Amino acid sequence: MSEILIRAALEGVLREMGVQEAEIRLERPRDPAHGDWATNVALSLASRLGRSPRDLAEEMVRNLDLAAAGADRVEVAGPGFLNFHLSAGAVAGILPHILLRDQDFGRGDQGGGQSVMVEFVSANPTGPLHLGHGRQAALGDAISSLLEWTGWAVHREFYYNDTGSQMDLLARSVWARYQELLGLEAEIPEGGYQGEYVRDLASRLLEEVADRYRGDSSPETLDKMRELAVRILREEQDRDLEEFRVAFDEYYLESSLYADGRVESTVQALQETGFVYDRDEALWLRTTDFGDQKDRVMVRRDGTPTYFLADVAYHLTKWERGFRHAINLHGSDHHGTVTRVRAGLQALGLPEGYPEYVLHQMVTVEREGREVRFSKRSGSYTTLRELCAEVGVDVARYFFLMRKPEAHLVFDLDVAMDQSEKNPVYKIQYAHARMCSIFRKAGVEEDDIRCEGLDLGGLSHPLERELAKQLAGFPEILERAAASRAPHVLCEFLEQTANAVNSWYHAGNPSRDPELAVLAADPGIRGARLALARAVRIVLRNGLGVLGVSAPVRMERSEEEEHA
RNA sequence: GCGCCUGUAGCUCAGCUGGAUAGAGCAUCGGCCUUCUAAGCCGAGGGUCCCAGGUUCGAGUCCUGGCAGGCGCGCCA
Repeated sequence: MSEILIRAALEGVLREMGVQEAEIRLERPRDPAHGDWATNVALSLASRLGRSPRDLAEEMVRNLDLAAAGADRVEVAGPGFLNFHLSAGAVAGILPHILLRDQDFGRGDQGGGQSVMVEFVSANPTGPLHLGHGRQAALGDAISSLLEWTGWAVHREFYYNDTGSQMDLLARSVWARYQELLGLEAEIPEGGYQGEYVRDLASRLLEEVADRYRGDSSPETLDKMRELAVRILREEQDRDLEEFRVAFDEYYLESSLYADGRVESTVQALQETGFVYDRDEALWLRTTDFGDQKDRVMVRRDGTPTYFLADVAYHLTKWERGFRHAINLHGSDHHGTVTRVRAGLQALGLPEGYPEYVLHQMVTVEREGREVRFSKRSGSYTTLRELCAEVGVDVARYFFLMRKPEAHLVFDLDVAMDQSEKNPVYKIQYAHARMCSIFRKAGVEEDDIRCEGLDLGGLSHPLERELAKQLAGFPEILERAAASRAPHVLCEFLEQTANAVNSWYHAGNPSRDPELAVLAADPGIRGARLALARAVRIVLRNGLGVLGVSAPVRMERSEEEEHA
């Protein structure tokens, strides 16, 4: 709002001074003494115009239309910055806009309605989801939402790697536990699955087929074991994801690529490109032509296709299904696949850099300063389900999102389980609930709070100005977070917003300064503050919604703490 | 050895396309509760931004070279 007015005023001044093209960058100074908005445009133009920055800045100030820019005053500072101090009315000018847009405040159209596929989780159906999957589920879903909020048509997809040696290991692990239940000696194969859930799968199998496969390790039996294990584990993963509030538009099965001949047609297409050669009886793709460190095998000596080939076939379907933009989320241990998959696709004529990757580091859990180890293959790992049971879905999702994806995540259980405002999730939710509480106390319906007829210029206290400015920055934050695929930017914003809200709210506590209470005696200021409170509620609710975190209208105090 | 990621306060981390005195939370210390819910509030201390060069009016941010940690380098997925 105010930013647009200032920009227009600056452009006007520069035009008068004969400067046609200038990139005007406005920023919000950290130091309040530097005003509400600042620009370095005089510094960046100085050398081009052969003048001193301060000189230039001073001339600009003399010619500037203050009122049109919504500013009370403009100062030249430091080496030649222009600092704009806005009028209270200009700062609060964002409020009518926020209230009008309501659920849609923050939405943008940067994507222009283009479609984009976001692939995430993509766990093998070989066990329950662990915390790495949880982080990826939270990230993928939040990035998808950010894209939706910035004008993209998002398709959320889960790729099931339901083929290959891991599946065989799973089947043989289940087989071993099944034989054990029948009192026979059997061992989990090397590198097999040791987890408790494998025993559960065996028990389920026993219920269904009794001892029909006693001592029988024929391929048909192992197929049966695999089938059952995959079915049950997929159901379990689906249920976990549903409870984690993540929904997919499509589940794509790796096995279907074999069934419908796509793997075969892809290898044929690649063979026509000239990037393919035979060596040691295997079929290779010259991925080094596209920056890979070494060439890759597509078809093994025994004639079976590699995972790599299926991966290329799979990503080709994304392009063929019309997705000109595709984002893949993977653990950073998969970064080796990035170049080779892109290489395969480039060989087929797809553009460089397709698909885009967001790689995230692993999660470790700490409790009382001690690391809690978990490892999928060893079988003693913390599952997403267990974590959610402990801290709740809201906290789990937020904690997974609050750090940038490429940084290792330490999940601090002590903070996560704290229900005070030390926990950032609760801090934000409290701020939201407080606004709702004020509406109840005031006896007004939220939707009836409007800006018409109010003097928003009454919101002149520094805490109110800060808060209104903070709220105004929400759309830009969403845009930035979406463009950089970085939900943590939004977390940071919401936490800052909650800080500003809570400072403002507490300043009006009767024990401190009742004059600053939202529900002040004066009807004019009371109305303006209610409008600000509603705007706060809108921004926090929309922001939490993007992250998939709930925005409660009241916070329930648990029994034990009630009596504490 | 090669490649990717990370290195900022005691701890966990922000820092947008290079901008003014590097920020937050936790922890520590000091002050404060019969509350628009004190599950909190106000304030203070705390930094060679891993190191060394370079580009720039200006570098935590960009470039080069190191150091440290994580991950990857299968005819596994």
